[in-house]
Amino acid sequence: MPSPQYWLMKSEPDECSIDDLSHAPGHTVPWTGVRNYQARNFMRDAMRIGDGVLFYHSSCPEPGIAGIAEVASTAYPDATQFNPDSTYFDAKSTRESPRWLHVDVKLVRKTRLLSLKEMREAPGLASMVVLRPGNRLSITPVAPDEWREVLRLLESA
DNA sequence: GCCAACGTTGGC
DNA sequence: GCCAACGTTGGC
Repeated sequence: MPSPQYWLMKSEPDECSIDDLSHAPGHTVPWTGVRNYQARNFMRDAMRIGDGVLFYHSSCPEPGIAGIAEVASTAYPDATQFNPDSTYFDAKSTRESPRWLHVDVKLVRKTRLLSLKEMREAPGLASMVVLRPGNRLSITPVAPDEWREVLRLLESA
């Protein structure tokens, strides 16, 4: 058995909130719209079914972790890249060689909001990639001890 | 709306 | 392969 892996995935609540995820069929959504190579490579090369996901609300009044989810599929082509009507359309991508892939993400449970402020104030989370100055990556790896600390903080307060 | 950070593009 | 211009992210 490979050791468990953990990720933090940003979603704008206007596009897909934790409640949208909980109301989706099978509590599962395709993680469409990633147009950054590093984030794509995480999904394509590193993610495994069952990996833990911190579901993070970004670009909103209260940014922070809003729930726990898990990786529910291996990577497959993002259909929105072929749709000229989609904001995620990519004219340079082909069906023979799709540029953009994504995984499915399934809700484990909604949690209280662990705010960005609280995350920044937690000594045990200081090393998180997502908290690094200037970080813009929508998918970042989470270390096992960071994952445990987030779960512990979610239980408190 | 501002702006810092940083990824992408394209000319050379 | 360099690098300036440009676009995007995302907190504030």
